[in-house]
Amino acid sequence: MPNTQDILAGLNAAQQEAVQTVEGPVLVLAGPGSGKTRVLTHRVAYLVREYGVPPWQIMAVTFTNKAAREMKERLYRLLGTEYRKLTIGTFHAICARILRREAEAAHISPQYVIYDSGDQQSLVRRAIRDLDLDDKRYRPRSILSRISRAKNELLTPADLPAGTYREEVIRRIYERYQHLLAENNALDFDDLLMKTVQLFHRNDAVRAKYQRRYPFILVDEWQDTNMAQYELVKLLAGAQANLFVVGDEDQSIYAFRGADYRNVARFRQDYPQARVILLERNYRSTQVILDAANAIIARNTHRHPKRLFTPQEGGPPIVIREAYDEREEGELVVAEIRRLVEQGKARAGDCAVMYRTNAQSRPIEDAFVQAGMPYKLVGATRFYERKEIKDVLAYLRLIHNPYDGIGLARIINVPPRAIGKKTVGGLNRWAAELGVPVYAALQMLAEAEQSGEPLQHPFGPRAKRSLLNFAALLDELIRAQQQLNLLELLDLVLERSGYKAYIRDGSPEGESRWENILELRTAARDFADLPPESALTAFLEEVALVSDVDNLDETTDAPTLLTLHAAKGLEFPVVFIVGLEEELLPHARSMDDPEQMEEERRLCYVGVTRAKERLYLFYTFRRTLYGESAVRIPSRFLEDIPSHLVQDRVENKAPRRTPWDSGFPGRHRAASVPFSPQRRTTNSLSPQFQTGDQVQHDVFGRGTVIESRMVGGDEQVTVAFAGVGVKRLVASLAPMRRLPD
DNA sequence: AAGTTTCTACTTTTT
DNA sequence: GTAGAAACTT
Repeated sequence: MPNTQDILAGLNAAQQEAVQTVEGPVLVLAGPGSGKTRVLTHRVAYLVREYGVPPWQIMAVTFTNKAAREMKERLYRLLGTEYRKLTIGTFHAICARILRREAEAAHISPQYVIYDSGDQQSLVRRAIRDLDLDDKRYRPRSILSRISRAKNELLTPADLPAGTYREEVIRRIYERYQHLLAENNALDFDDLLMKTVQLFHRNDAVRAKYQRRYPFILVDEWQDTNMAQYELVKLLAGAQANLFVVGDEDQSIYAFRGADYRNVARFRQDYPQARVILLERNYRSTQVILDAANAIIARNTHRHPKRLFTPQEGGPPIVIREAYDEREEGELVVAEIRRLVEQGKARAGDCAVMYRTNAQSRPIEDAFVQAGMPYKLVGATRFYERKEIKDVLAYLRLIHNPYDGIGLARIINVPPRAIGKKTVGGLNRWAAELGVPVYAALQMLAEAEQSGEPLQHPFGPRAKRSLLNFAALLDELIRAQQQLNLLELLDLVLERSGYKAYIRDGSPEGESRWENILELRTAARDFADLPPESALTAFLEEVALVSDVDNLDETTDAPTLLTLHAAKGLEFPVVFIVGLEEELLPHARSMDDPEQMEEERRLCYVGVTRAKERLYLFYTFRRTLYGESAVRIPSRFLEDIPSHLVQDRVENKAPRRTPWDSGFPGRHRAASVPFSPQRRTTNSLSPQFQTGDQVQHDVFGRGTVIESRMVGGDEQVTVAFAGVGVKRLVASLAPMRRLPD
């Protein structure tokens, strides 16, 4: 086991100071790659080993499960199994646990379920409809973000301004929304924080209990905290305030979620006695990359100046390059990765491609697919957002808490069991009239049926039968919960609900959905040994609070594609940032607000500082966005990079194409177009297929061409395939040939 | 009740 | 261009 010497060994002076300043508030301003995780973990180890703090008195808070896991792993290496006594977790997970334990004092049911953003949106929509409002004037999305912002600032409906009619309406929707949450025994993400803060405010005994329990608190990514989180930490730290926070204003990129980098400055005001430690020495990137990063971020005004440095002078110059369009951009990325790998300069897995919006991944993926090169995609459709996963989880959620109306609405007719819109609407209205949750209404229906007592209800005999069957299914599953472990329960759900048969319809998509469910089953296996009731609670909590960036697979040697946001906290030897264009990075939505513009700049800074050795910055001459192709302007951020850091531009050899010869996409430089056996060369502007042609497709079989037209240089063919249906294909990509007449 | 067409909006998204 | 929801058919 490491002793004190080892704990401090290899740390620079600033890092050592941070580790050893044990008492009172400490603010560490840590630039990218400055070893902040190291400081955090070594400080914990130091507290335990050298300062004799019992591990269970230490709480370390992170934003992501991944960061929490990483911290645990490192602390296992430093402390051995003692690390288990530490409280390490995300804000949300820690709050969820406190609320479960203190449910009574917090005035909530210990059986509460956690609503994710999809559930939240359904609930807001319901609230808007309950109030007979027009959801075109009051868009659920924007209302939800207002509600969320309010909660992040610890504002209840009553605290909200109601100066205008619109504000008044939003306030009422918020009120109704909270009412619905309570009715469903549910908390949303924001509630986890807000209810905990309220609990600590209201209940001195509970607050004192947790203050005593955790005299040492450490918080990572301080610049990403919102009001509620700041307040929570302040309440937990109490007057003693052995509070250690690490952050970097320059890496604050979550303002849109309520994060407020000014919490860094606020900390200095609230704790004027705080020790402030600056970590500027960078252990990640070459000086070339750091100089570029410094130049980009220096233009932000709302920051404390900080200058990253490294003893590693020099490094390969930054490559800035223009592609003709998004398609060529993808090809250039793939070609360059291939070149680096072939020349032994990097492994494929060392490379990352970053972009501002998820929509940009498409053409990049296409390029990888055409080159036959594997890649890893982060984000996009997240595992727990997949329909089949949410459906199955809804069943489990209902078993746990049958009053969860959103879950019930989700699966009452999935798989189809003859309970249509009309019946569902009638059921909801009926339950509302009776003033009971939907599940209770179903039970009343079932009881009346059994006892033969008359009961006023709006259903026809068929609808009633369907509802009774569904109620019986639910009750069977709820009863089964006691005898079965989580795995058996899940299997029973899949069988008895008919979901398994419903999903496995023989189609390849069905199989892949089923595989996702099997993956969920694997996740459930970890909980199978726990006692049935707590297993379900724990499992649902875990899946509600886990995102799947957490499951980024690090073993496969393939490039990673991800948004700039998802890249935070990661590092790669080779980084490509694509789409460095005005209106994309910086994004069009941020153009007229200087605050948001600064955030765009920070986002760019975060991307650049992910690179260890090589950095490529790409933009296009023209790009198709929302189906509209337009000429682009290179990003203003590119102008901020001193030219001596940039490799001399290699001009495209092909003649500069002009925006108006749109039928001639710039992808004819043979070298950059990887050979693909199924690719048909389309260098003519004339279509290869015409209406009535008979074709043979490798997957869909024989078909007849219905229509063919040129769309931006691609031939788009609509074909009716026998027994398959009508498909729209791109002639140059589809494995399809014309049959002789 | 289920399938089909039309409308609409569209960053980022740690939990 | 496209996904998701609502409106409209069958």
